[in-house]
Amino acid sequence: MARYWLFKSEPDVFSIHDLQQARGKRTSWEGVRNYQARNFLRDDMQPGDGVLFYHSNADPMVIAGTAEIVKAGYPDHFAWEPGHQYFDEASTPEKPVWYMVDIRLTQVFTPPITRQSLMADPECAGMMLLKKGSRLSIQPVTEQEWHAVHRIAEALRA
DNA sequence: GCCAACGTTGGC
DNA sequence: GCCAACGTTGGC
Repeated sequence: MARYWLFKSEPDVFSIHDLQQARGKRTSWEGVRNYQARNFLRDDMQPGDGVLFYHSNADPMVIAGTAEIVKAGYPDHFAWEPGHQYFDEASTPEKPVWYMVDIRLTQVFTPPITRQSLMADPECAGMMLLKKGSRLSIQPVTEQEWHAVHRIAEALRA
């Protein structure tokens, strides 16, 4: 049973267009350093799960498209590289602390879906993303929300 | 640029 | 184990 997720990314750092241009339209999703998000990566994500790709800290902030999990959680080896921005001495190959997954682009929404569009939709208005102070960079999305987002994307399609 | 929310750190 | 201080996130 596939699950659904939302991944936040600052487009100045890595946008959906960067994913589109990546080899095989694939990328690894390393650098998550929050335990709640780590648990989702490590324990819950399976190949085939859907991902809403969200642009945070941007103008405008949007759900830019979708991706899918193509590799389930595995240790984030960047945590073992001294000097790397994601280095964490607490994590070792023997006892990894942090995990990552691989994703592949599925669809770019044109136009992307703004927060205002989400708020205006009764099925999306309750999304964790829209809650005040919702900082979690990886969030679960309900099946209902997943389908509602696709309906909005289709309705807006240029 | 502001600031609320929230996670982490570290003294006790 | 508590909690104040601090740093970061991220919407506005």
